[in-house]
Amino acid sequence: MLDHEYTTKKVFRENFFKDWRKEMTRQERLVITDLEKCDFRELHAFHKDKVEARKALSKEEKQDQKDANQKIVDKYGYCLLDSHRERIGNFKLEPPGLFRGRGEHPKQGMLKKRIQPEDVIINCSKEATPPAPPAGHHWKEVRHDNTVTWLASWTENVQGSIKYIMLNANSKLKGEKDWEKYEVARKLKSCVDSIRDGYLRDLKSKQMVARQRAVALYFIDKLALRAGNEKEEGETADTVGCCSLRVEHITLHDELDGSECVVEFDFLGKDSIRYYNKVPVIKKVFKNIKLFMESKDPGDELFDRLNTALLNKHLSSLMPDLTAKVFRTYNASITLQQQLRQLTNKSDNVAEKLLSYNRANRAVAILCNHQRAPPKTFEQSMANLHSKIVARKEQLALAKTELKLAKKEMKTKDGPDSKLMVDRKAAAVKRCEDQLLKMELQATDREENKQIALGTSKLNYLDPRISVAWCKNMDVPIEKIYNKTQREKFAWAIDMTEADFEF
DNA sequence: TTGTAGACTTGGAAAAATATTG
DNA sequence: CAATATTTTTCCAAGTCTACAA
Repeated sequence: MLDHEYTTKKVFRENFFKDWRKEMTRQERLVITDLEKCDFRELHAFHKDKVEARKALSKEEKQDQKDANQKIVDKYGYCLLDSHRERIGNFKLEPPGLFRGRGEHPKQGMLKKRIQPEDVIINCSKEATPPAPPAGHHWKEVRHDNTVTWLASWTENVQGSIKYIMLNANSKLKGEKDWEKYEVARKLKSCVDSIRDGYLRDLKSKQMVARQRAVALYFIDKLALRAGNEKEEGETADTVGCCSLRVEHITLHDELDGSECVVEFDFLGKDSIRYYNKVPVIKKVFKNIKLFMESKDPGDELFDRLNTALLNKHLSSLMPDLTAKVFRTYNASITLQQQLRQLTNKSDNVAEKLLSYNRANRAVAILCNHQRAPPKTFEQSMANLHSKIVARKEQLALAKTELKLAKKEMKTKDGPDSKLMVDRKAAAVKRCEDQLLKMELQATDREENKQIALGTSKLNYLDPRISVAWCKNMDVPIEKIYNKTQREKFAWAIDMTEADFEF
């Protein structure tokens, strides 16, 4: 923790010291008055040594550790739901530590306290025997609420929010909800045209609310922006979504880079990830935004008459279960389907098809603004890959000359042995070519993926049935696109999807 | 009608596990 | 086999949205 950048931040240090002092004895409080004078290096080294010691364990000792951990998972990692044994997602409660938060969080550095049994609510069926609290302790409460899915909960002290113990993504319960989510998004597909007509019409409405709602919807639909709930000031980092956009977050250009009516977005979204985009919009939208911005300060809300509740209420009147985030799911999934159709050829080999799949996935990640910090080892790993490619090219050249030589020999000698030799050399050339192609595709993929995070869209936005159907159509094994965990999570889709599935 | 607690999904970083390489 | 690179898992914060109370 000491070597992390956030320990140098003023807010972090102040919050930490304030909370630390609360934990001190009177004596300690008298002595420890200035964080600048505190030297934590010994403590830091102690923890580092511990990590090192664990790394240095022998093979057997590591196996013992692993077995012991597995026993804990076997014992505590499962629950019984409707008499089915289901894996729990997070069966360990969160240990104490210093709250970090993301971006410029006003509470960073605060002490996250240890959870006591007295803080924990257990939720189980009436018939079940609740787990016994640790000796000498009691639970905060044992309740039997079958309208919620959580098994245990506690209130976290930094934000005052409730934390839950819930089921793993591969559980029947989560799988069904996932399926429902995508079915709602598919329903949107069938009425999205009329909804689009509707908000385009509303751009000219007499009512300001309707106009603002229309422009917000235009953004949400076209740019896959999040809804943007209002947040309590000073409690969290200053981030926004669509409805909470402020005047300072957009710049209008009547003309930019050869396009007319360009809106330039620059704001911090969820997790303080920057959203930067220059988008040509239709004239009516552009004029409306100009109107909304009139006589406002940079810090004022762009959509001053609108909030997410209002927006979602309107959406639910257009289609049952329709909310702002359904547009993200719908646009993500439909984009994947379109891109896969556009980019993949049945005649490509598997490596080429996988590059196309990743590119389609990437198009979605870009739409949803899923970014990552470039891996620290990116340049190095790229260089390694390129040198491997060079080496393989040399090997290929060598294999080719050997093949030529063998062919020549076959002409002069013409025996079964020399024929065999030619076949063998030809196979070597083929193998080499395949490997080279695969590496080159891998290099392209990695380069394009430098700052893009594919995981979130793959896990949360892309209807897995699109991918399963694609695999079937393209003769790509499902293991090539989903690892074991992902296959478990998407088991419902893998089981039920035929090659002709259409989102 | 509005505000808020509560429940659940979404999100990237970091740690841990595993695969690859020298 | 150890060191290193890559993939998978864990972690927990931060969103969305609903239900319910005032």
